[in-house]
Amino acid sequence: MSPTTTPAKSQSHVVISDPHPTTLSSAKVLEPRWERRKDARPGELAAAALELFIEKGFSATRLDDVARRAGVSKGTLYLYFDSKEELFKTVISEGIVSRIAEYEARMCEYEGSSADLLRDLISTWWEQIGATTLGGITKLMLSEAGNFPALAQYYHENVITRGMGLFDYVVKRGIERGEFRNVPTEYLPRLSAAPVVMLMLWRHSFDLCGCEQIEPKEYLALHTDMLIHALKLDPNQDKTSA
Amino acid sequence: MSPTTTPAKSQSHVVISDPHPTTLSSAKVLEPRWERRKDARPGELAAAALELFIEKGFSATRLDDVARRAGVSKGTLYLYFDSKEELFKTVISEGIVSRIAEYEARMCEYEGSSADLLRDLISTWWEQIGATTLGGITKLMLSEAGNFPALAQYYHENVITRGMGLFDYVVKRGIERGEFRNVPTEYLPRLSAAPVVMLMLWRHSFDLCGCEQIEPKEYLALHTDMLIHALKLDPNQDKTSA
DNA sequence: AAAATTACTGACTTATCAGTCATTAAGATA
DNA sequence: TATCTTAATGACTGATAAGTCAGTAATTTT
Repeated sequence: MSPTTTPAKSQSHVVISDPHPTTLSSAKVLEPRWERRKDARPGELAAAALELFIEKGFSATRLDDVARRAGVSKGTLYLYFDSKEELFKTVISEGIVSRIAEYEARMCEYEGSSADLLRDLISTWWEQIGATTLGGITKLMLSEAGNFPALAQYYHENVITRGMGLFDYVVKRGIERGEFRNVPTEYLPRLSAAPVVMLMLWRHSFDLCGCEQIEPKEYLALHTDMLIHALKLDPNQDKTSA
Repeated sequence: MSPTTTPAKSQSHVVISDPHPTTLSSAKVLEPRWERRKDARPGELAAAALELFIEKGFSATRLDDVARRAGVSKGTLYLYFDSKEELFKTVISEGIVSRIAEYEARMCEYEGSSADLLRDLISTWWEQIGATTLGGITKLMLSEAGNFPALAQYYHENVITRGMGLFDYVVKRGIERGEFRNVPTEYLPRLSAAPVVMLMLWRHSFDLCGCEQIEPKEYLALHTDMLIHALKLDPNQDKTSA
């Protein structure tokens, strides 16, 4: 190993960066062993941590691995985060909230039918969150809720409740405008969201280990159709359902 | 605790069997420090482990805690299980499979309407699995699927696939008998099960940390109604849906 | 009652990993 | 080019927890 340098002594910090292994130009560049990228590190570390937390869970994730995946040493990680737990909190708190806020705004301006809005909500959710890394946060938070109750409450208030709120808005809008039949709305948002959430969870669990894959487009299309069908006005009556 | 015995005990096996503490009857009973219960231990250990795995996850659960909850020492745990991983596998593999087999048998004999069968399936599932400790296994397996791919596959084949099979049977039965409209059945079992599974997950995560509770009966009743409504025959047509 | 058996104990060993810090070198400044 | 600042390193420490085993005592057998 290391043909040109490093006699024996595998000592501290003596490793050579093997600039140009074969050519003669070796003395020329000597590209640095590492770069100073103060601004980029936190984001890269958080992204690496998110991936590993989702994959292995909080406890089973080693900070050495997080650091390596982000291309730095563990010491560097501790320059930017005080502890493993703080890193976890950072990772959870980012990302999803802003997407929800965006959609809340978009929804207020919407003019078309409530059925179409529902379709749009579900497909947008999938594209913006479910299909991305953010989708894994749900699984992560679900697994760790018991170990981080305060964080779980934060997540519940800022992500789950507001996410349900989107569905709530659509359903109520549909009923008010006479497009949907008047079902009890208490648990309707949860029911509408459940299949979407399950799909996200699936993708970050059984999907990975060679089990059958789900085709998101088809699955969600069927869900949406079923939902709209279930909300259709009864043609021959106007009494509310049981 | 143990009013008559155990004075201080902190030493290495030197504990004295309590000469004459206060009463005169002391010599009489001298209840043993522990009992030999070879047959009961594995079950008790597995039950304790299940609870803690569900609560904290696999990695975050300490075997000392498992042993203590089962009322034995860690050494005893290792008399009955070779490793933490084996304990985990045992805990996962037991329980649910037999419930599913039971229901498969019951379902074959069923005579009534498919809508009623669907209602029965969902409420039975909830009572037999969801509302019991078994419900937590789902969350556990979901969290740990990435760390135990082989076990995840086993679970997928023996629990998930067969559980979905129950829904599949009902839906196909309904369509064949002309009770339900002819929707594409590929993902219908998943969609029917998703809200039930989500409810189980919820109970073992956010439900615990002071977040809003779900009322299972109402939630499941609405789900069932929505589902049956979505599967109702279209009154004025017999074309299949998109 | 004494001897034999074995379920059970808990201190110990060992490995792992979160968190620290003295040292190093990249890049800015003079 | 030399000097200075500080981002980055990685060997080290201490704590925690999986797994072991010599010893102890509950129960059975004689």
